[in-house]
Amino acid sequence: MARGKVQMRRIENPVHRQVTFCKRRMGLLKKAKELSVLCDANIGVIVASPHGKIYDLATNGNMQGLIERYRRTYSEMHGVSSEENKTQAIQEEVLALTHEIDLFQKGLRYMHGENVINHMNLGELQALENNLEMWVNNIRSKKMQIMSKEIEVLRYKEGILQAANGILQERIMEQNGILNFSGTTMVPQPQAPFYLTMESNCYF
Amino acid sequence: MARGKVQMRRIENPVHRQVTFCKRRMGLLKKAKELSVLCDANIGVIVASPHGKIYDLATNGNMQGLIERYRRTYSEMHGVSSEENKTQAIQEEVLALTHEIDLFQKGLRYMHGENVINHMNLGELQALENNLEMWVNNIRSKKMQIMSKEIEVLRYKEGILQAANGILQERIMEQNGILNFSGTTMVPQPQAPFYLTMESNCYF
DNA sequence: ATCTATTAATAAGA
DNA sequence: TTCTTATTAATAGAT
Repeated sequence: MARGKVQMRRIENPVHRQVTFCKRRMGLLKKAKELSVLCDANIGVIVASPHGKIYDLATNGNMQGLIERYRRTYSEMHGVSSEENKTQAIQEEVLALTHEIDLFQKGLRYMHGENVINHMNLGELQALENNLEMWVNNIRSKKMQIMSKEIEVLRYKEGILQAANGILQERIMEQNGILNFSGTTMVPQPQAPFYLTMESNCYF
Repeated sequence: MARGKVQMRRIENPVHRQVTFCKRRMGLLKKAKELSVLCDANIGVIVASPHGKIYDLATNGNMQGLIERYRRTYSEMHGVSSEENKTQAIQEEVLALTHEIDLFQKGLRYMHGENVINHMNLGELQALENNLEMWVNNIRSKKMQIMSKEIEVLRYKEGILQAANGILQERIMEQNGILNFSGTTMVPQPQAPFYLTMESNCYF
């Protein structure tokens, strides 16, 4: 909501993400408090950061009570008792986590170039291709960066060498002058200075 | 936040209060979703209206899991171990899985993110780029394979349709012949058969 | 619900 | 983290 609108997807830059997390978390909790005060509602917010840190707010200072209330409503909806519900919830969590791990393992296998490809459909392949393409592009821009720096250094060296070159030319001229005066045969001279550098190539 | 700022206290007018409750509740949940998406956080919100109605949001679709996580943190903070022995084993499993996921996440982020790239030299980057390029090519050829099969099927269908088309054309000719013999006006005929197919596009 | 004049939130940059 | 400021987003009040 400021200085350019933001796309609704995960912020890739970790610093930006952290800053935004901090700001928006505060904003969210503020909004929750306001709603609670203005409308006399009881609100609980639990925020789990990707690093596993938990932030929470319970407007009446009693999250447990609110959670119980939530559970009761939830149970009524599903006709399940609180206790079963809880065990079931944990088991579901285990299942979900297991699936998540499966995904990661699949992902890591991609990384090592195994033959997962053969079991993917067109859409998955397209998505994977796009990701890899992005990755390749990142690498290319990194390479560009490194090469640019290298080129800078080389240009600098080129300058120094050209200067040295000039000085050497002058000395040779001087020496020739002396030799000519002494009447010996003239040593053939190159028509151009000895350029120690060459045209820069285009790397990209 | 609009047409005059609002005092931070309970709205006395019940109608206004209800309207504001509805609007701000939506706003709060929207903000929660945004924070979740932007910052990769897991968020749960429980809103209890003064009339006892419960509204909730769990950005990962699993409030129970989030609540468990909250409880775990809460217990650790307060040194309270009130959890039932019954579920202890499962909870430990959850913890172990969570740690495992953390590891995978770190691994994948490491592979994907800027971290690795920034500490690689030009040669390593080149090698990585080549690998990825190969990978992308594999994916592309796999896609090609899939698409080729699709095209084969479509060609087959095209053949059938063309045959059917031919038969239909003949029938129309026959009918026209009959009509012409009976001396009625000639029905204008298209100069070419009704081709039911079109040129194949290049997919690649 | 829908419409806007305003206020609030916040992205980007220090 | 915290501040500032240019912009976008949320929403109070009216319809």
